[in-house]
Amino acid sequence: MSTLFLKTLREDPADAELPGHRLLVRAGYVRRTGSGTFAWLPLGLRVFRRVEAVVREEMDAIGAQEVLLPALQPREPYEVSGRWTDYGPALFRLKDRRGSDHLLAPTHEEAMTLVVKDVCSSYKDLPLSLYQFQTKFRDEARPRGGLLRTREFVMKDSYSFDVDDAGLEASYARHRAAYVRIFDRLGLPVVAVAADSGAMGGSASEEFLHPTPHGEDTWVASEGGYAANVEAVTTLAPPAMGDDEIAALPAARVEDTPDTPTIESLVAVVNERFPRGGGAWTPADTLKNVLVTLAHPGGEREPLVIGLPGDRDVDPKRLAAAVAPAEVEPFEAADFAEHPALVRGYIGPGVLGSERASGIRYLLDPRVVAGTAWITGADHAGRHVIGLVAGRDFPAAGQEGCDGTVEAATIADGDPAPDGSGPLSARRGLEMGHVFALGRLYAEALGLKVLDSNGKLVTVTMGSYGIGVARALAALAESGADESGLRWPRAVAPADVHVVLAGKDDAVREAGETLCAQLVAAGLEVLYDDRPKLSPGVKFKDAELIGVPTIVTVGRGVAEGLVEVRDRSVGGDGARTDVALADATSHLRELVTR
RNA sequence: CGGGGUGUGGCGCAGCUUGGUAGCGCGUCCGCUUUGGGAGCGGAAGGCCCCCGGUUCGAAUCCGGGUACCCCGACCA
Repeated sequence: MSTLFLKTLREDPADAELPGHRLLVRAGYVRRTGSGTFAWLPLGLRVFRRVEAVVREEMDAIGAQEVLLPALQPREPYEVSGRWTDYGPALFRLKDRRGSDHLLAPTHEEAMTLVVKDVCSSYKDLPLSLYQFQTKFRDEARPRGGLLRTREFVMKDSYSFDVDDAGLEASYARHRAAYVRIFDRLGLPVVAVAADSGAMGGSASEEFLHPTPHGEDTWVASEGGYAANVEAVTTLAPPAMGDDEIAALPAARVEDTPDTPTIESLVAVVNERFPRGGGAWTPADTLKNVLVTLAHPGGEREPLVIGLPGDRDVDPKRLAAAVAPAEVEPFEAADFAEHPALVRGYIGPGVLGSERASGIRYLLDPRVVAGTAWITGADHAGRHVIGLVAGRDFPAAGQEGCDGTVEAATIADGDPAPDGSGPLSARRGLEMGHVFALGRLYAEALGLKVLDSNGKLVTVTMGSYGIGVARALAALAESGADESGLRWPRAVAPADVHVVLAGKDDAVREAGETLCAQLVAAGLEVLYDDRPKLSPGVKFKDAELIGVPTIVTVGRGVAEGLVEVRDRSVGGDGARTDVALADATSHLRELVTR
């Protein structure tokens, strides 16, 4: 360490918030160089390489082959796939000297598809899985959490290519299993949750979330084993009524309900003036119609109304996922002016829908099935309609005339899981990996076809699978850290053993040098603190900060032929043991390989 | 993109309200002492006070405009 490019900091950096990020900077693993960009220093890079190595081994183990594609990509393939516009402002675009458009790839579906198209022409070339560790560029609106969200980051991204759905299913399963092994080896707890496949239209998609309060994703789980990102949760709709039953329901009636622009005021007034037998009206009896504007990637703006039970709000993330790649923007006062059929605060299904007065697309929450009766706007100021029945008075979810359903309502703790496995509860998580059965979208767009065994051209079906290396490292730093510093799992620690030289005697130094030489000869990676003229306390503090799981102190014990071995591994007992210098190498080797 | 905050030696900060030419701690360098839990004493180096403009005899400090970074939110197949 006397020559290592390393400077530990005694104080926390001012620009770091999360404990793990602070420690990574303090311990000299990384330095921030700009917003969302980081320099990797020697210790950090060693951990980085070891995380990579684990991922690489598991990729190789499922037969995936490593390649490396350029980060710099021409516009055209991304134009063909639609992502040149769909990716929006997060895409780094640039021009070369001839003025032609390029991008710094945010992921490599297009590029990888084209490489395979270039090389493969027969079903005999498949199945095929390719992967790379490549720097991705995303011009994030706001980088955050140190290494958790950066604008430039290395991702292991792999892509599978198969002739048929069964092949894709098998490739997906292999990748999924590899991911489980990777996170297991890294010592990083994760849960696989159903993810939104959104605009990409893929069939299966799962995220590996590391449960942590710092996570940016919200996911829900049931006792019975259902787990999903909130964006992907589907609503358990009540059964629809038959036409006969619906016909027997009381007719809808319009009533005066002045000064009831909000759900709360409406419920209060209705309970006072129009009480019903069998319990008071609640917000869940109302149908709330929320107005938004969709900004489509092409620049087109479209008003949209979402109809959902009044006890729910629109969850911005769920809605965004549901309408992607369009972006959701507020519905402004000016927009009301353009749509006179809309009576602010009293909008109802009477005017909503692309075939009705407003002409505005009207998407319903899946709960609004045929036979459900609602209190909702009567499209006149100060009036609501009571007992408006879906499927009789307006098209119910899923019926002809309905513009469609949308999964945009908030998920509440206690909501039933869609598979009937019990009530849901919400948690936070950090996306560590994503496996995605893409299907034929990219292959179709870019013309990736092979001849099948009958000599017919078929479009290849694909999967894509990603793991962020630095994010995994950051999550490990976060989860392992204690009050005195970092603690790395052995699989990725920057060294196997940290040898601290505590003493100025020649005998101590000699013992330290000999021990290090033996450890290296035994195949261990050693971080050796031979810094002279430093008080022992500084070295001990630094060793704890750096977080190598085993710390060996060579100092005053040398006179009796002893060194102190200290355990600082995650889940370890923190024990300090005196070990005979003569046995130290074999003892440590056993400890490390165990 | 909305809201909040911060830019002062390498790092962490004070000074700004009330203008007078910059200070503390850590780190760094030299010397002596010290060496098992962030050592002591003495000496030293190191700053375009984010940038541009304005007010003023005089601006780190007041005013205007930029810009960078951090946090919350929006955003983020």
